Amino acid sequence: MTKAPGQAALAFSRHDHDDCAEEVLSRVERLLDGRGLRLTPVRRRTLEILLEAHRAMGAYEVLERLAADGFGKQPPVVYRALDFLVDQGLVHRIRRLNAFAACMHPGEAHHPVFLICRVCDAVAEAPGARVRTAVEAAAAEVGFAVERATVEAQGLCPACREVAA
Amino acid sequence: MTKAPGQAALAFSRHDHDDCAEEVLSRVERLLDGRGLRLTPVRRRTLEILLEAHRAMGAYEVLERLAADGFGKQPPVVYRALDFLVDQGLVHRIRRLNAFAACMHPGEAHHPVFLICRVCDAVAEAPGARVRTAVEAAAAEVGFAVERATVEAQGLCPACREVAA
DNA sequence: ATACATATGTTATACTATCACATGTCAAGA
DNA sequence: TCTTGACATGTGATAGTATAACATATGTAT
Repeated sequence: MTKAPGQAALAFSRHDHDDCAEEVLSRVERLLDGRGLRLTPVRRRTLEILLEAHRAMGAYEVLERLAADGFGKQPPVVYRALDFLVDQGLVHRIRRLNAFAACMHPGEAHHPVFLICRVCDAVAEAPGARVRTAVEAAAAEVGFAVERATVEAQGLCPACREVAA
Repeated sequence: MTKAPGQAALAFSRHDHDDCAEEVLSRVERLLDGRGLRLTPVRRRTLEILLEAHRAMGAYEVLERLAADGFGKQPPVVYRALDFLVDQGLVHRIRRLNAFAACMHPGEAHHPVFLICRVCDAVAEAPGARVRTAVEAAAAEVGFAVERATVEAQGLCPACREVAA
């Protein structure tokens, strides 16, 4: 990849990152506990890193930080943690960027649509209930049963739109 | 990747592949001509390979065939051809599979939704006009301007559904 | 204590994609 | 015709992403 994710915030509007990070983290603990799953140290730290960064990060970038914190420094360490978190719906995978971002609404039924700015690489998560319905309808026509859907839009974020204009 | 794309047909229903391949190819020639662009030998052969296979293929798999046909055998050869074809809307990129598939409706305004079977890796292209509208609506709420959208659903194709049941 | 499932760590390697640079091709204009 | 410039193709090298395979630990329940 040429472009680094840069400042790429996970939302286009300002807000207190520390706040939402802590709140999400405590929510996640209750959530996993209820499912009988463990938020082990690596998993917890991985999620924290993504929450703190508050933007989409590449797996190797996350791995560097894990290693700096005393965890293993080989790719499987981070990929396993990420896979777990993605499976549990706590982290989203942004395929267009080969990157990962903490989910801001864990536990809530939500079908996120990712809005990726082609200029600044910022990523925002928008509610996609309607989109999901439409995808299911399209699939039903050919007898396909949707389990998960990835929806990623590429375009211009509000800030870059203004600069362009 | 563990699974090979296998038989993965580009549609769940049967039809004459040779027929649609030829028809698409001639349509593409007219289309590019109108845009003042050239369907050079590598590009043409790349598209043919995808049309003949009639399924999603990895770039290196396409490259092998190009090399066998006397074209260059280094990755840039196939990636350049694929990038060109994707830009022109003649080939779709399936991000979940890191694969490419010939578009079956070149030139027609269409916003495809890809239905990917998690069991057999078959990929079908479904019409997604409604989905696109919904994505644009969701984006508009935060002032984001959508240029392109990737919509990929993972689930069970009709055949694998039956086996599972 | 034992046995089992789960989790972590390691080395090695596979797979996907791009960079940088040389060469070739073709059409427009001097 | 010759030159020029844009586009296209070819190459070796390398960057970036992800998984396989196997060893070791840790936890829980018998």
